[in-house]
Amino acid sequence: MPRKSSAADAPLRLDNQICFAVYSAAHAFNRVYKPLLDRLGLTYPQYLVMLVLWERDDVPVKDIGERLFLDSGTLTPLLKRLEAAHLVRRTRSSEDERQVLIALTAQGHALKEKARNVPQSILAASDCSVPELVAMKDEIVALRDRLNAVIGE
Amino acid sequence: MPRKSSAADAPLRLDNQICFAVYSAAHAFNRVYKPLLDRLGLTYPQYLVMLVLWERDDVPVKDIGERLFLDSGTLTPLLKRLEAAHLVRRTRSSEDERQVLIALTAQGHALKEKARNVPQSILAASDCSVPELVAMKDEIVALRDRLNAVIGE
DNA sequence: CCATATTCAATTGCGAACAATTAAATGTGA
DNA sequence: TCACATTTAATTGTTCGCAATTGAATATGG
Repeated sequence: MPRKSSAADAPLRLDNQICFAVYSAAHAFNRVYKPLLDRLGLTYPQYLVMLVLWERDDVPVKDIGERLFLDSGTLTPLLKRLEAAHLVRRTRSSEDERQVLIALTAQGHALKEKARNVPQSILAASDCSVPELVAMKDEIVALRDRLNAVIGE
Repeated sequence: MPRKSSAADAPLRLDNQICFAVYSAAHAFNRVYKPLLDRLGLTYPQYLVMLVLWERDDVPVKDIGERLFLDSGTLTPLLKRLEAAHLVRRTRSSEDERQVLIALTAQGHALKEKARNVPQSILAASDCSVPELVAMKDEIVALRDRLNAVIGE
């Protein structure tokens, strides 16, 4: 016979999981970004890398990884695709031959101007006031940082 | 010469992006879940599918997809892996031969008991009160739903 | 100075995620 | 009834994401 819904099951119910809220919201953002980023020829993770580089380029892969919480297994092929698209250049550091420095090309710099309208499109899609979004962002970042603190033990 | 940091760049700064907060929080959750789910032999997306099935099984792939915002391109191979792990059975519906119904095996049902301690481990890692987490979850779900509403135009 | 450890990127292999297409089953309108 | 559209999974191909390993460069201790 069918097991009836019990209060003991509440912690396992999908709709009670904050992780699923976050997981599904991330995918929803991805889907909203898709058509906007298609016009720039970027995927969402590539866009994040470009955001980092637009703030400061000529940085080692490791710095990008620490900023985005990604490792070389993700970044190396991604950066090779950005290089193939002529948006970045990858060169071994002369001071430390282990490092690969990532620099923007002229095209990479220029793409920043085409990207300027993206944030406001996202803001419109989120249908939310800026102060509310900032407050949510700060809460989510604080949660993320507490989770990441647990991982390092 | 180096372009100096300008107020006009604020919308493009990584730390101002709520999407990145959500994106990086999702990855942080994944990393916290990893060791817990390894003990169950599940990945995080597989765990989400099991959560759905523990609520109600014998459901078509499409229902699982609507619940999790995933399509058959993701679910078909994932469900085949759960089938290979003897956690679910996949059978064509006799009423509608287009549908594949997903049912839990005895092992699949039994795994629910082993999963009961997972939510409290996550709660501990989040280092946050339940009411605060519930409030955040509701805000994030509301944001996700507004974003998804835009996608359907 | 040398053996050892550490750092860094690249590589390999697996599991998502999704767009686009395919194929089969079912539904609908003339 | 029959042509046509819709629904549903499966498939293919590309891109992440990460664990684990490799190999080269650099740092460190004795």
